[in-house]
Amino acid sequence: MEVVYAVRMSAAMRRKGQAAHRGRLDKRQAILAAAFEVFARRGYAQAGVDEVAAEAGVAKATVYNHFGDKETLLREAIAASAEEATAKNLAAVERLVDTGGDPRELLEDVGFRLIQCYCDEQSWALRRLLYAELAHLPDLLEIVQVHASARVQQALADRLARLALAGRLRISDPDSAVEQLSALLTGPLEARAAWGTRRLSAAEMRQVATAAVGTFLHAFGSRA
Amino acid sequence: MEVVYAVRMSAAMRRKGQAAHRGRLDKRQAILAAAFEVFARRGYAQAGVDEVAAEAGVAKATVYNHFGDKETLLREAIAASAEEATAKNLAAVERLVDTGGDPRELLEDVGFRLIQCYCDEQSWALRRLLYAELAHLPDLLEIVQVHASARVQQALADRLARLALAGRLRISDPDSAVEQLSALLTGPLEARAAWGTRRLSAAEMRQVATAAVGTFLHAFGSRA
DNA sequence: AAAAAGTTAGACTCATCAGTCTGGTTTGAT
DNA sequence: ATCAAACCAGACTGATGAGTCTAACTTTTT
Repeated sequence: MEVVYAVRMSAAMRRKGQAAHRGRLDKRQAILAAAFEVFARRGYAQAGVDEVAAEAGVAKATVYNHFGDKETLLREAIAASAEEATAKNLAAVERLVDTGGDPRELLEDVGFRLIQCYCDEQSWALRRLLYAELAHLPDLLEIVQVHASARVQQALADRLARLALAGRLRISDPDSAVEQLSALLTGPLEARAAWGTRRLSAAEMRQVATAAVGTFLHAFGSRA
Repeated sequence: MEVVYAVRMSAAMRRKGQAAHRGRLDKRQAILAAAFEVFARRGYAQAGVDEVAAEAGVAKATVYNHFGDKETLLREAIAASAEEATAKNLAAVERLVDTGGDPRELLEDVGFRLIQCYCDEQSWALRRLLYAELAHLPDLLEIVQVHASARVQQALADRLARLALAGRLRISDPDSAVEQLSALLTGPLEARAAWGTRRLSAAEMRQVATAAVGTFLHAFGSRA
């Protein structure tokens, strides 16, 4: 069986600028996935490391070999999940390019996709975990904010700026416009999805997207 | 020392339609306040009942006499805090009356007050607690949503409807308008206040309020 | 083939903490 | 004045769970 070790490849990996880890990579990833799952389901304090190990199909000692302690495990699990979520968000934002069509349709499409990301089960779980342990581990916020949401906001602002430059929108401050747009997109979801405990239909997500874009275009549309 | 007992006044209180509780009311309230404080500071699982008792200046047995177990204590503490927060929010909404002046100024004033409520330390703590224990105790959400935020939204929708009827706003669906307005007011706060870990200046709150009302009036102002 | 690192199952330690109990004191009702 | 309920301090129980350890087994390196 072909197995990749991280530590033994550390020289090669460091050359690529990647961090070196202890243990086998496949185990590491299984543990991270299981940890996020269990922490999300039961909460950090209620979750047992034994439980995580069982769900990952791994011995408890292996978990400790990889991550040292429970808190580190939480951090890494959250960071990994945030990275995943960010990738999906960025993919949605990348569709925001001026193809000459109606900017309303374009924004509604991208808005809908962003809402889908936001309403992903894992995405809700991530925010819940983050919120829950914020008082406890304040540095978590910085990791996620700098490493995830700020990047998405930045990308979105860039795209809006280009649309504005092309005369499709009337925006003076792209950052402020993004702030308003994402508030309009995500704000209504909190209550409607009952903070992640209720599933939204695609129709309802579309409805939120069109309402958000409608209001946004009243304020920032070029024919406003 | 004059002390009010709930149980001994149960006949009188039932006549007034109020729930009867075990134990002395002053102790009960001290415990609730301390419990919220401690739960907010350390998280539900990390908080010890001994700690709550100490902070309330009360024996542990008294806590159990009043609330039976830790989970009930959390529920009641959250409910009490939500009730408090709701009262403040409703007071802000009540200022939304058409006095003949500029509706923009009016909305900005009320928006600013709502933002102040939202940014209150206790308010952030309440949302954190709620978010944290949501997976664990899903019924909490219903309590707070029905008993608190829905009431505020309802009141706000009523006021907006009156302004629309008076021709100061152009609103077809007040509920949808409230959804958008509160998204615009609160959405930007999450990131700016770093989910309650950073204090906002009054100036920054004002800025968010004017931006929100600006966008809102583009969409729903009578001269839009 | 031997060494080195990783993994495994499960036993084990040790601290923490919810909830109970006891025995005695304070407080308000009657 | 008397009684019952509420209170107190503090000891106690029992469960839970983080982190360690051992001894055998597997995989990769050399």
